[in-house]
Parts: sequence; C-alpha cells; structure tokens
Amino acid sequence: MDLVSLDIFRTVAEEGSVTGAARRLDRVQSNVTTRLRQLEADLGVALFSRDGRRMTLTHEGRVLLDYAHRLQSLVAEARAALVPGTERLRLGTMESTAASRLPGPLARFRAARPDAMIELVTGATDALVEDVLGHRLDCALVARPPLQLATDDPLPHPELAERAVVTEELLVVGPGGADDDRPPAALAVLEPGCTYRRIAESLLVRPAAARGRVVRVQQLNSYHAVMACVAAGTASGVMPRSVFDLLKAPEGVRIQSLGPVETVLVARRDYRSAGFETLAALLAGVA
Amino acid sequence: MDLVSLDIFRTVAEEGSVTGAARRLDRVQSNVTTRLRQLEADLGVALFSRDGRRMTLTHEGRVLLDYAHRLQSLVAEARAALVPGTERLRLGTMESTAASRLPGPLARFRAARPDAMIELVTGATDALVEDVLGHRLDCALVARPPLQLATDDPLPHPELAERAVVTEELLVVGPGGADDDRPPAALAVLEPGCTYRRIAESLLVRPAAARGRVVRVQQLNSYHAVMACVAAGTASGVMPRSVFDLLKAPEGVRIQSLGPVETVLVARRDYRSAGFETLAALLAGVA
DNA sequence: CGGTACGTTCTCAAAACAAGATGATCCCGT
DNA sequence: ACGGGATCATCTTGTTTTGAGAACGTACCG
Repeated sequence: MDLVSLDIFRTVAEEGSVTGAARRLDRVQSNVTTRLRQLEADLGVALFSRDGRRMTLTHEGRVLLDYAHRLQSLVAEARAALVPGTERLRLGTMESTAASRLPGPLARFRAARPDAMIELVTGATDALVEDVLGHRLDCALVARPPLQLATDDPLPHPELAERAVVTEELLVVGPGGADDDRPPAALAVLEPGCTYRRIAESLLVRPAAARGRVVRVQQLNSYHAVMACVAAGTASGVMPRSVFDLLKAPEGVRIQSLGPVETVLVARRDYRSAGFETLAALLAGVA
Repeated sequence: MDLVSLDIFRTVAEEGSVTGAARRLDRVQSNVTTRLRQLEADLGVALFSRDGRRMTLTHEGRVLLDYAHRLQSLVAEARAALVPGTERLRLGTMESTAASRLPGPLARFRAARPDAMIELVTGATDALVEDVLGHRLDCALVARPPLQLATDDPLPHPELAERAVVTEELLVVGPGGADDDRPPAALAVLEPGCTYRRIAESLLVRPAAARGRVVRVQQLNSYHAVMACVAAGTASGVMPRSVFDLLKAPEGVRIQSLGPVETVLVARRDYRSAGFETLAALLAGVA
C-alpha cells in the first residue's frame, strides 16, 4: 500500500471509472487497472465490484477511501510544515461574500501567511458544499438560511463543521416608481443552488404562486447584472445589504428586507490545517 | 515522499545511525543512505545534521518524524480496518498487574476481538513509559504514585494520556517473629524503575537512612522470589495487596500498608485504535 | 448484429531500486 | 603521530518495478 496506489484508487473511486481516472492522472488506462488490482491483491480485499462495466465501491472500498483521504491530507500537512510555500488552501465562496466581505480578510491572510497559497473558487452554496464533501475544496463560505425556513438546504450536514462568520441582511431591491407593497413581477437572481435565491423563492415566489400570481424568475451571472436589471425596471433583485451597499444603485430603488441570513465557514469535521485556522480566526473578526 | 522512505527515515532517526538502521531494516547501508538523501532532496530540507559521524535530527527532521509516526499508524489502522487479523496492540504491563488484574480482561478481550492480536510485554514503569513514548508500545499499564509523594516519576507526562484503571494498596510484607514496628533491615524489591520500589524507598529506606539506619535493598526478578525471601526471613517484600493475595504467604507474616497507588493505562495522546478502546473499556470495569 | 466503450491481460522498454565495492572521514587506542 | 575500526557518501551493476502500447474479451446500445 503506497501513496501512489492510494491516489490512483481515490481517483478511480471518484470518477467511477478506470478510463476516467487514467485521463485525470495522465496515465495509460492499463496502468490504472494494474495498480488497482495490485492494491486489491496486497490488501486481500476487493475494493470495487465490477458489475458489467460499472465500477462501484465495495464496503471495504468505502472504508479505504476515507483512509486514503486522511492519509493524503496528512501528507500534505507534513509537506506544508516542512517546505514553506507548499501549503495551499482551497477556499470556496459565494459571489456576494467574495465581493463584500472577503477582500479585507484575504489581504490580512496574505500578510500573516505570505507563504500559504489560497485558491479561490466562487459558486453557489449547493455546489460549494458538494465540493467540500467531495474533497475538492478544503472549506467554503456559504449562507445558512434561518432554521425556521425549512428549505432543502445542504446545511447542517453531519460531516461538516460550521463556524459563524457574519450575519447578512437579505434584501429585495425593487425598481423605483410604482410604490406598492405587492411582490415584484419578476425576480432577478443568480444560479440555482444559491441560498439567497432559495430563500427569495420560498418567501416571495411560492406564496405568490399560492395566491395564483406568477413571479417570473430570471437568472443572471453577477450582481452587477442583477442591479442593471433593477435599473432597467425589468425585475427586482435579491442580494445581501453588504453587496447592495457596494453597488451603485440607481436613484429611487425601493428595498425590502427578507431578514437575516448567516454566513458560515464550513469544512469537513476532520479537516485541520494551519492556514485554515488562520483564515477562520481572521474571518471571525469580520464585523 | 513514499511510505517506505518514511519508514527508513524513522528507523535512522531512532537508531541515530545509518548503519544501525540498515541492520534493523535488512538493507545494505548504501541503500539507506541513498533513500535518506532522496527524501531530503524531495523535500528540499536537511533532515539530519551530519556532525562528524553522529547523525542528529534537525528541527525539520523532528517535525517529519512526528508526521512519519502519524502516517504509519494511520496506515496500520487502515489495514486493520480492512483485513481482519491485521490489528495488533502492543501492551506493556507491570509484572504485578500481569499477575493479578490482567488475566480476566485479557480473556474478555480475546472473546470480544478474536481477530486482534495483543502483544504483551512486562517491565518496570520507567521502561514501559519510555517504550510508549518511543512508539515501541501502543499503551501500558503502569503505577502512578500519589501526587504528594514527589518522586522523580515519569508521570504525568505531557505527551501521554492516562486512564485510571484500579487502585492498589501497596504493602510491606515482613517475616513473622519479632513483632516490632521498626523499618525492616532489608527490602526485597524488583528492578529499578519500578514505581512500587521507588515508593518503598522513598517511604522506608530514605527516612531510615536519615536517622542513620541503613536498610539494605535486595533486587529480585519476580514476586515469587520476593515472597521466598520473606519466608526465609531474609527481607521484607514490597508488593500490592492483589499480588499478596495471590501468593501463598508463609504463616505469621506481618503486613504493613504503604497506602494506595493508582494503576493507570497510558498511551500517547494522539493514539487511537479500535482494539485500544475495547481494552480500555474492559480495564475500566476492573473492580 | 455490428459498433462502441470499457476493463483486463500481455509484452517490452524505461525507470527505480538494492546490493556490493570503493573512497573519504572521524574517533580511539597505542 | 599512526593505524585499526567504524561511519557515511558515491559509483557501478544487476534486478525489480513500473508504465506505455497493443491485443483481447465483454457488456451495452442502437
């Protein structure tokens, strides 16, 4: 059982395919097959069940996969402890947090740990949580809806640990002009899987639909685009106040609060690293 | 950084010598040297400082040594989780505990975990603690003297976790006949490093010496031999009551209590394993 | 029923590795 | 001061391990 074999095994498990793993590993496919079989022979255990052409993990395979991840991260930690500049922290974040809250702490992190590399990825809550669970991210800043709002959110999750970072106030930003209190005719939001979008849909779109009124949902790629829509009067936008404060809002927009939404830093329960602790400490200090 | 290299590194670190490590690993010396240099080149860090012929760990070496141990035990844990019969628990114990308290729990352990192998080693407290710290034992049952007795005991130790198992009453067993209360003329004890011996010396020998009276200390190899000495009237023996109850004491011996001594199960703080938890639970149930 | 995608097996060349021989250095006792 | 003994580093050589490539078998799909 060497570390290379475990890495190959891990990749096959994630890809669910020898061929796919070979592509990702830049190895020839026959090699991946062989190393896998060697590993199984060494352990005396079948790691995959080959039903037809599908490769699915056996129970033992799932057990080993967990250890493979733990071993790999322990190796990475050892390297990081010995060789400065080796440490990297894969941080996922929502678009909104990246824009409003993150620049300060990131700059302070860079000052505190110039040797550690942060790899930043933005995405929706769902995708980020998925990536953390799949070991593709070390941690992520995501929104956690208020508990009483029973959405189908990925949080809390038994494998993840959460640390509160900041509480955002979620806003609906409506075009100026007609100042009624009725729900907007259209809602400009980001991608699906975004917690803010889910909250807005649950609080505005679904109740309206229940009363027979359809609220159109328009999907955009950035908060700038959302705000542009608002300016154009096309739709109301959904965003936290911290982002709203950042953008040049057109004259006379009306804002309505959807209540507080907590932003939390999530990571796998067993994940530890010096960089992560540093970042967590810096983020805890965000007002 | 592969696991084999780490094992070689670990052995060199423990032996303090490439040649010694080569002997222990059944490899030629040149091979050990080469793998070590490769590892250093791979990490870009000197792991040993070669002053003359002595190999001493650098700071980085000490850091890596810690990770090497953790990686190795994680690998062992993975193997144990996958292949039944792979798990082994290296347990050290004092002679006295092995005789009186251990047989029951060991039998129950064997019933609960027939696949796990316990490797039993007996020795004095000092040696056992040393072995646990040096990763040569996973855990050990040792005596922990009462706190107010400021002996130079190895416990408590910052790197070790302790779990209370049972409290023994330490006895001085004197030959029958002359029934005075004076300290005995000679004391039959086990090897140095034995906590019981240290306590007896601190409570009996040193105070007597302070009053100008010499108590001879005779070292023996087993409690049977100690009891034989007592029977012969040569010396008083030191042993916990549980051992005394086990041995056929000659008629008319006088016993005197030296007070309670706790027996604790010690292991390195970071040590975890299924077998260890099982054993610890079984030992906690010892009356 | 043939095409396609996939995993396995085999062969061969290249890379990694262990062993042995040799050399350099240091320590120690004479 | 000098030589023996022990140590670690380096070099060379034979062996083992590994990875690429091609052939083969097999399930799935239209």
